[in-house]
Amino acid sequence: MAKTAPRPTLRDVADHAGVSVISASRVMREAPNVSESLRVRVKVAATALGYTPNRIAGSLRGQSSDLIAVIVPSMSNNVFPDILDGIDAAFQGSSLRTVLGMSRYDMAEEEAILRDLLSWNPSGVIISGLEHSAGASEILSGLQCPVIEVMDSDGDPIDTSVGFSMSSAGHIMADHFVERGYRRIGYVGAWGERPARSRKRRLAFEARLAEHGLSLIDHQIEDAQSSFATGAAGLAKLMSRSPNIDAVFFANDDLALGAMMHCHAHGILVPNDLALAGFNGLDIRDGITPRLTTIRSPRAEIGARAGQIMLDRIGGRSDAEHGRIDMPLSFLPGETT
Amino acid sequence: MAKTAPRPTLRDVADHAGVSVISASRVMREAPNVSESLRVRVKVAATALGYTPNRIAGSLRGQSSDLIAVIVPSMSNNVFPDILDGIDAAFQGSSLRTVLGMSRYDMAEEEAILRDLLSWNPSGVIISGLEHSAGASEILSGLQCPVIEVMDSDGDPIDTSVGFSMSSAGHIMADHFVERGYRRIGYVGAWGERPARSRKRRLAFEARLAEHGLSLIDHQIEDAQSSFATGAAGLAKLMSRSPNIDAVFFANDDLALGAMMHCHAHGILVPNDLALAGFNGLDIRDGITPRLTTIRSPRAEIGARAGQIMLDRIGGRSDAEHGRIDMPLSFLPGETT
DNA sequence: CATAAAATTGGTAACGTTGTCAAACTCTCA
DNA sequence: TGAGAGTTTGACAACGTTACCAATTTTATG
Repeated sequence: MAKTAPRPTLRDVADHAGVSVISASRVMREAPNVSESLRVRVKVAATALGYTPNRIAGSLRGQSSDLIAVIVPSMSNNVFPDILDGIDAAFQGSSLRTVLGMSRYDMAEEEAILRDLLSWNPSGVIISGLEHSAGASEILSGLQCPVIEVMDSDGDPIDTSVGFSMSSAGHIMADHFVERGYRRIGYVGAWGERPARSRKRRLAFEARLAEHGLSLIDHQIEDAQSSFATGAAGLAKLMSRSPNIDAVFFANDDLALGAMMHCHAHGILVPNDLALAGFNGLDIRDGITPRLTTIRSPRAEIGARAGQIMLDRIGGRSDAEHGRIDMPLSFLPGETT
Repeated sequence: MAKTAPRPTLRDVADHAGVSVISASRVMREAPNVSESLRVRVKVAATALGYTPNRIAGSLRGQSSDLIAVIVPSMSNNVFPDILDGIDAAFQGSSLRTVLGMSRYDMAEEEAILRDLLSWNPSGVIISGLEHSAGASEILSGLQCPVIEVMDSDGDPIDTSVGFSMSSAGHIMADHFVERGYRRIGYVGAWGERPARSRKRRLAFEARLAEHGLSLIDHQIEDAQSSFATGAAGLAKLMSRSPNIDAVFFANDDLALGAMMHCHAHGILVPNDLALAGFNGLDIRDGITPRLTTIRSPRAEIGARAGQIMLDRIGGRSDAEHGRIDMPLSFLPGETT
């Protein structure tokens, strides 16, 4: 029956403490020039009433919202949860909050979500990748708040980017394949190479092979989402078209591991008959024999760094970083190449 | 030089279209009783000015924010990204937005984050688990908005819960172990059994073994986070204490797979020398031989269902679900038991 | 054609907070 | 003891939107 009491406001706290609203406000946000006695009185009143500030109201007046729009393609990717974890670790203890948007690997969707999230007046935007729709790019360029593009670092950021080099990844693996003596090299990707990151990696891989006087014999880009099954299917198609292939680079570890299963099931010896390499350096790799050759992408580090830069920028720190920040990759040699 | 123009407001749109602010507001939020001509005029003006609504202001006046606070322990868990994906899928096309909080498996932290997120006046709360600190429980109970507790379903929800039964999981595996003839059974957990879910599973497992006239010979709860390494370490300790053990149930697939590696490395034959079973039913399982016996938890389904219920409740649908919703588990027999 | 009913538009006042400025009070030091 | 500086407190207005109600126009009805 009892109509639940509406949430107490600063007005209630002020009345309860016998001070003005603005003084209560000053106490709550630890503003300077408040006497100890007033501070205590307000704190007591706030606790007594169970006051919680209304950040919506504060944001409206104060213009800055402490909300950070984070836009990633999906959570089922193995990559973006790590990024989010890193961001959250950096935001730990600050007042910054993540508002999440997922683009489903679709640029139009990304733009729509960006517009929607901007209506929350975020204090910053963290978005994945350097490639966006024309509309999204224009919006991002016009933004007053920090815009940090994560994951990718071979291109020019709108404001600041934290990522790793897809070209470098392609080069590392091409060099490794050549060094190990493979000559008939293939590639398997997924998701129609959306986002563009994986394509960049493949093109860099091809280019480096070309520098070594080799060419990519064949490549198979599946439409389906990355998974073990997709990797297996991709490899099967590749091998039926180009049976003499001796090494395959995959867009990610999931595909490569799926392909490894396929080989195992079909009596193809890895690496003797066929060498396989992945990308990302997921923990799973540790559980599977032979251990996959791959390249570790610094996912949590990217998130943490992006989060820290966001904090610095919003805190107005003059030494906050800008521009392109390249995080190192580590080559993880395994027993599959 | 050019001071960037401030974001256009409804006032600007209204002036540009030659109508009142409130009319512009009505057009923007598709309210009824607006003539076609006025609608068009306002839309044109809005597009011309590049107007984006300010939801902060709208939320302040309108009281409801369309922000949904989602609190999970971590993203590196393999489980929660799937839940978030499910939630996002449900919110797709609606105006609901996820504001994220991570509790780091700490109830005090969870309570702090809950308080913080509430200051954003969320229209709903999705939080993981049925166990919370006394303070958090009190806050959640007092909330006017829908509160959906996800993952767990053996306990009473504050408002509504969507999850699966830990007891049921424990029972399924106990029955399976007994049926397969194992008698000297152990258990390995991690993270000090935070959150309490895994403990519930273990206790139900023990209880069911007792019904079969068996007892859990030994269990080893590691302090470290779940990982392959933790699983291997846990199993090693368990076996050094109780070398005659013949089957082990693990708190999750990661631990079980790590243990499997350990067996492989130490010449322990699975399942002949030792049977292993996990929990969760991660995709990884498909890539590893012998295939792990486990139980699939309906993670994305839980997220999607919770998101849908949230939508229904906020939309005021009278048939929106309430109370405890139990999602089915599927037993996935493998070759490790 | 008059009148009631419905549809359309606008004015005003909030929502809860904080920036700006001014007033009051306290303290220091000549 | 009084001027000047510093500290503490408060009043007011504003952030951009929408709820509520009133005014106006259009449409339907007898």
